[in-house]
Amino acid sequence: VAGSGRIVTLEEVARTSGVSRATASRALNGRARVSPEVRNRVRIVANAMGYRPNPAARSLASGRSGALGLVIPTGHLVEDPYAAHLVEAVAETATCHDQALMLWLARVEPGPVVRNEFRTGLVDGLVISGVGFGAAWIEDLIDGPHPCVLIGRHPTRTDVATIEVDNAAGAKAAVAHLIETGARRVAIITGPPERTDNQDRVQGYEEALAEHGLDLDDALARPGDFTVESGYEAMRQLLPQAPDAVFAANDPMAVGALRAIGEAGLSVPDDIMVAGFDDLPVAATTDPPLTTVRQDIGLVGESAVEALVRLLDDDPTDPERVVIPAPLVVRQSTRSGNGRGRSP
Amino acid sequence: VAGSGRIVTLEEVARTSGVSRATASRALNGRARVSPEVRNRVRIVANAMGYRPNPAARSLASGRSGALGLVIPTGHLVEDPYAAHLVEAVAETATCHDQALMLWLARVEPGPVVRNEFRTGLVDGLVISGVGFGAAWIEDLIDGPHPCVLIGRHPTRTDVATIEVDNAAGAKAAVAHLIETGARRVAIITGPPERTDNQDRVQGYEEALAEHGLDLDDALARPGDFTVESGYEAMRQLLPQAPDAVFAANDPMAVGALRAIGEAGLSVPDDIMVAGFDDLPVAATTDPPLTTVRQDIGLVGESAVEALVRLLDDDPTDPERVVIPAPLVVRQSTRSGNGRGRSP
DNA sequence: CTGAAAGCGCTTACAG
DNA sequence: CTGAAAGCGCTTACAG
Repeated sequence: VAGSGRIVTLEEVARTSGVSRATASRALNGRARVSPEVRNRVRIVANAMGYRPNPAARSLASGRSGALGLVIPTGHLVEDPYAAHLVEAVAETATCHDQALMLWLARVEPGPVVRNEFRTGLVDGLVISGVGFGAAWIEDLIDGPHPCVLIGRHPTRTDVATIEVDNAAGAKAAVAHLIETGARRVAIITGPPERTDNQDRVQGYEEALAEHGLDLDDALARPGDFTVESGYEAMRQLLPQAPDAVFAANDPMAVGALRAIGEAGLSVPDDIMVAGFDDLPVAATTDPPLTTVRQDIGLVGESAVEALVRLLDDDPTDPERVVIPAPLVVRQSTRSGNGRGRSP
Repeated sequence: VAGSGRIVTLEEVARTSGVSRATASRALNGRARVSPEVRNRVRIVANAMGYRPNPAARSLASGRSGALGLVIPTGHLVEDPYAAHLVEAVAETATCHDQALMLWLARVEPGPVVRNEFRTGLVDGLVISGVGFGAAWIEDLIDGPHPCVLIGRHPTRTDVATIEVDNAAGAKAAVAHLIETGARRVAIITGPPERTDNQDRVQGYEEALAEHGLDLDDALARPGDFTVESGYEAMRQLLPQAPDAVFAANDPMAVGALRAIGEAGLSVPDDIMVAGFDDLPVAATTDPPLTTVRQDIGLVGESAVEALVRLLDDDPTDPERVVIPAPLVVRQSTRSGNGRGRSP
């Protein structure tokens, strides 16, 4: 069918079909009305000649490139299942909408060309992961001319479309479960303080305590940074405080906590209950399996792309805010039942 | 500095700077010679006005878009560390070269728009992972107008730049190690027959046997499909043949084999030695840790991008073929030493 | 070193 | 339904 070397332009297709460039364009794009015979003729000719529209030209003329951008300022796809999952979901959904995906995935700050492709032209709109909120070049992107959908709550902007998981409610449910299962000294390992997902989870923890008439105790809170190691360290420092349960603001830190507790010769859940947040694959395979809050990353990515596509088609009505529920998944790292267990 | 809403064009920058569009373009791009004063003036003006070149226009005029495409027809980044690692390496290297990355990652076959972006215009060149060799739309891409770099040996084309790991040599080294450590009945679990990486590993196995004067035995070969489950199944069928070692054509299948052997109450490496291929992170954490052949995926991705950038800059000299060495990593799933062990 | 001009390949009001 | 024309925003020989 198609030849390999030669690049065929719309002009040539039009001439061969005996119509104008305008008509050929319409016949191929199918938006405006063209007579059926002409439409058919042009399509057959285009096919036979191996015509491929030049995306740059189309983009320049129409203002739409057909590509979406995904920005995740992280370098580690392999060790970061969250990022890997998000990329996967966004890529798949974009393909389903016949949109190409421009991926910006790097610890390295990009050079002028790349930065510009994302700010202008090459991409019609952007999905920006919350990991990078605050970095100057990310904020610059949000201010740029393209529609954006943010993943996660932005610390300051409320005027941008956002998809976020219900971190506060999820954390609150997890901590409530710990308390209702008998815990009274519920410790927390927090994540990076500037991250809003962490902030909201901490807030959920505090609310659950308050609603159950328990006081906040600074001695029962230790900061981590969302890594396994930091969870391990934090737990070691918490052990002397004799908590009977600990809520880690994400799963990797919960894994670290589990290890620290095991090394101290204590048992989970009998001596200390542990709950995490994320429901990463690892949560099902720890020993004991981890009670945690599920974050449906696939749904987050899908929703983000869909919100963006809507933004691109209909003019920005008002910025959407989608909140994805975060259900508690109870496994063996906490006791089930309610209130049985160690009673005070 | 920059305003948000208005989009500034080169035309406006030129007018404000009191020069022609051509000169402004030269001043900004820095290729051709422009007087230092003019260059400075234009740059300052452009900056102050918040000018961002329109990539589509630039691409249309210059024929270069500044974006590379990566094609991996797989849907699973999370469960496929190989793909995740490759994406990571390619993304990072592209960013270092100030090239944007268009990612095509999907089981779903893409629609006409996306397919076209990859065939023409929006992307300057392509890195194509071997996973998809054979699929019509992939071959179509290779035939397209853009320079391509293939990852892995293509079954038929030898005229395209290729980065590949030395599968045959790696497999041969692994099997030789099994034999030299005392094995005489060395079984193999093969991968998907159409995949060239599998073919080359099988070839390495056969060569090692031949060089050590051992005969091929069909009863000692079982097909798998690169998944853990298939490795498990294959091993169960091999067990009655009483092999004293097994080479799995990738790590996941080796993991499956390990499990089957364990369930049969046999011990690794004492009863059966096991070797894999890939050196995925999991290889270091199996019980016992897995002897395997290391595939440096990071280097593969980096080399691919660099070969592509070279192809883009210098006109296609002749297609490069880079072969990345694949060293054997000996762990506890095989015995070390040479020839001690079970002697016949 | 600089400018006028042509052109990259398409889309889209505007007339008919 | 169709065509002639303008235009999208840039780059790049070609003259000077």
